Amino acid sequence: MTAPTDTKAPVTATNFLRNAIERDLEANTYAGRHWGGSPGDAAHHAAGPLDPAKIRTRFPPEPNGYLHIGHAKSICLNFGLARDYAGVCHMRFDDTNPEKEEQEYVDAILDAVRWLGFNWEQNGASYLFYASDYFDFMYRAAETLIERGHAYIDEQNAEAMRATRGTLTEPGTNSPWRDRPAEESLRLFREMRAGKHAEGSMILRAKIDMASPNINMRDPAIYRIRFAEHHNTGNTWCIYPMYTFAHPIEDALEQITHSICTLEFEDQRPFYDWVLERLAEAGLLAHPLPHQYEFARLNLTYIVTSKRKLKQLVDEKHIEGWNDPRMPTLAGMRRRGYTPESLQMLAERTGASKSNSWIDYSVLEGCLREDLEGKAPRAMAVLDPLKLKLTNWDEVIGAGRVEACVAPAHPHHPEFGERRFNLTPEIWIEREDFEEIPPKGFRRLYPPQAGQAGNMARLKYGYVIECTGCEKDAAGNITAALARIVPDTKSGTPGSDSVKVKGVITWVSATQGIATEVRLYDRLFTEAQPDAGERNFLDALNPNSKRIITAWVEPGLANAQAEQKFQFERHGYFVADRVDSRAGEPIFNLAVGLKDSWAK
RNA sequence: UGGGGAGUCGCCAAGUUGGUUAAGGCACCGGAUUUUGAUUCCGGCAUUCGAGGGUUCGAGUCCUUCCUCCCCAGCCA
Repeated sequence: MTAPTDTKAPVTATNFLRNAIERDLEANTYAGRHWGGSPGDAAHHAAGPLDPAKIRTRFPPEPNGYLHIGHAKSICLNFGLARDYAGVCHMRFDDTNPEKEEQEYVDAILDAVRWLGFNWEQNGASYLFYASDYFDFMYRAAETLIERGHAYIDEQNAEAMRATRGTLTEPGTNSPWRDRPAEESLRLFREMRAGKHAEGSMILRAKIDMASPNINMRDPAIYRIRFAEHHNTGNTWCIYPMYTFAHPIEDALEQITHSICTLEFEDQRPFYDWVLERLAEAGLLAHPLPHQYEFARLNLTYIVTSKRKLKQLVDEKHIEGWNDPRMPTLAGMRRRGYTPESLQMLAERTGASKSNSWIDYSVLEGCLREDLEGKAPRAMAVLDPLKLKLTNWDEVIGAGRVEACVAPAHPHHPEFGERRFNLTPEIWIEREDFEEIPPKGFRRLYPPQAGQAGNMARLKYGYVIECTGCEKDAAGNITAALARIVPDTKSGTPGSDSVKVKGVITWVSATQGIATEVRLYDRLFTEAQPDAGERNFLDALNPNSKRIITAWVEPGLANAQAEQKFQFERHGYFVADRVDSRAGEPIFNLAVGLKDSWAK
């Protein structure tokens, strides 16, 4: 057996989730589970065959907004774990609050997950579920809890409940309705369902312990009255389960083994287990029960991810929509040029642990560079043009002629093919590639200095040239750089390397290049943690986060397809905007610049 | 001041039941290659694990005291 020669395979770091799964696998904790072919109660699954999935995880967003980079980490974790351990990851909408949820969001979420590279279909089966499809079971579970003395209808209003909940340091006090007979609670609960009671007039509560040091165990609300239309169930229901009650049930019905959520739910776990244990006792759910694990959410600097703030940016038009290339939403990042692979790489690199951390935005940018380096074709573009006149063109090339140039589409991948374009007597170069008085170490163009000849540099894929001077307007502004072609130095011809130069200059023909709109994006905020402390995050908005320029690009780029990515040599990675590009007229977005280790 | 978590290199993050010189990645710093000051390649990068005590032949791993940070008092998720 020979080892595979490909040593680039990423080594996935071990973490507490993988350890837990591996322990469970070894102990056969979930080996005897049955799977009824669809979500269901104990009887439903018992009737099915042994579950072929070794583990089951789930990604359970509420369809009340767009997914962002933080969700990407959760998606990668859940789907990744299922993939690595021969399991299945369910795509589930946690849609238990009709007032906030919309179909538009479920569509966008599905689209984003698919784009990220994951799918919820396996061997012909679909694992796309909706919590709202379990409302019947949840209702039945609630009645069971009432019948068994584990829940009661409380007629206190919200304020009274808050007042009697106690504080972090003081115990709460029992509701006057706490000890009403189960039959009475059951009757009221059924009336609630029948629409006989007003919103807020009563609520179903778990009966646990009003003095619990864990506030979540002080008789949490589990079912409330809401006369609201639900995007999935319409007007079938006027009572809806609370997250704390619904979530463990969703997991159990779907036979989830490892229910992974973020740290803030740690205090919720005792109740999660409480619900499951009670329903299992009643025979509604089968052992082994799902288990909840909490990991630290991804915090990235220079962005905000709170739904409220993202929405505010959109509503107040600080950016141009949920898919603005500066937004940390998956829709925005996609448009910016981020690839699914780069996001997966970030998730991999940052790992999963229980300690809160902040990842610098540059780590994400590094992931994109690394992904695009090997797969983005190269192209030449001049972002800040200065004309360069080749003064000895007629003698060296010939009056009226152009010089054909060939360049590889990728320096390390000949199979990517080649690009062709012409060198002409006048070309565009970057304004910063010419300096009248060169800074120390400057390798590009500068005119003769105190008795020394002008500097030589190579026009990439063309000739070595020698800078001779520049032209200025009346105000003294440089309007063009001047240079002479050094004969016999054409790239790819024998002896072309006889003249050694340190600088290489990218260029675009002034007569054959095409002018195109390029959007130069920078971080949206100027503060690493825009929403830290008391400050208003809008005050940290970067006024220069978007700059629109007209750049000159090599002719072949006219055919760039929407979403196609290129490395503009010496500049960075750019993507043809997937929204605004037109056939033959691409508009490019700066995704991320190249690393620049030349200290300016 | 109740409860639940977390503190290992600049940023992440491994460190099974205590056992030789504390993984790995990113960043950074050298040096080599390079028609991208990119990439690639080689080399370097924690006598120390929040702090102090203690147990032990031996502790990041056990005990103890203390410090710092995060989360919880929605009929949101």
